[in-house]
Amino acid sequence: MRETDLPARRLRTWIRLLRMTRGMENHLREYLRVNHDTTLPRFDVMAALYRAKGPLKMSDLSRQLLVSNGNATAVVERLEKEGLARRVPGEGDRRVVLAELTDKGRDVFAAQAAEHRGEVDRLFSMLGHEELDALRDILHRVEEASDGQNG
Amino acid sequence: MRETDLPARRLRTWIRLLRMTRGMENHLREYLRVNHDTTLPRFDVMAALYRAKGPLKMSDLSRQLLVSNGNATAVVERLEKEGLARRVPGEGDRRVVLAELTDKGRDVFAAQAAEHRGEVDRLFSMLGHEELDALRDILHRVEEASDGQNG
DNA sequence: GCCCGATACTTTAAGCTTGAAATAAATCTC
DNA sequence: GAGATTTATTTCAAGCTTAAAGTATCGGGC
Repeated sequence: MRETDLPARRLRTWIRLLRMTRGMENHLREYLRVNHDTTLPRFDVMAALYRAKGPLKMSDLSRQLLVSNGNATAVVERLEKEGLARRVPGEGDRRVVLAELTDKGRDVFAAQAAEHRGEVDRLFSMLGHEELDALRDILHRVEEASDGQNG
Repeated sequence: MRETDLPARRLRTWIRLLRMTRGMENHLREYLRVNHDTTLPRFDVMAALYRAKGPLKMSDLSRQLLVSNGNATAVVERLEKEGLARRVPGEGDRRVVLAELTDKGRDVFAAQAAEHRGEVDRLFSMLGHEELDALRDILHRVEEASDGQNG
């Protein structure tokens, strides 16, 4: 019978989901490495800074990416060394540090992002509006529930 | 209009999916750390060895977990140091190394897994059979397509 | 104005992860 | 059956990541 117990199905689904995202990440990591000589974490940080369209607090950066604060420091530091990002002290609050892309960083990222997007599109080419709708609903449910736990 | 172009939707979906799995992973990592003094990679390796119900080739281990071969070596080495796993030379082929859980490892993992499963069940408690069906279909599509690319 | 807890960030140590080089053994080809 | 190629694993260097400890600043209560 099809009605296996829910806990078992949930666990199996989680494992498969994790495997799928790991596979996609591996693919994208390889792609970025070969074609753009960069890494996934660097790309993620640059994406966050690019989207922000302006200086972003270090704490907001790590919160957005769901990584530790020390991690954000480390990756931004490396980007800074390569001239792709820059850190500036916050205006009012002297504890705050803001990060932003340099002009070079914006150019580099724009090129990477265009191809990255194409790659994601290719990897998800079998998903049409219908499947994306279903996924949107599922993600929405999960997010709502986890919001309820924290906030 | 609702019919945004597919590439954009696919990218946004991928980003949200990644965020969701990262959030879940962070939660489970914290859970394993606090309640079982272990880590996600150790847990994953032990899970693979547990499921195998017998010695597993190092190469099969890394292939299953989608991690590099060097990574599998490192994690198994740490488990070995803690008396949770063991490595034995392969029978026929003398290049092969097999990994398996010790009795202690099986006991420890069984306890961890039971609670881990409960935690996943809780995190996915908002997903019933209907949503799991939808996810199963979507994962199936993605896996089929990526199989076609490699194998 | 001073202490005290909270907040923003960095530093550090340990562990994780990768890609590439190294080692060793099997297999193929002649 | 010797030499070349492939396969299984480990080692290595560099980078990533976390949790915890450290530094500096802020803001409130007195």
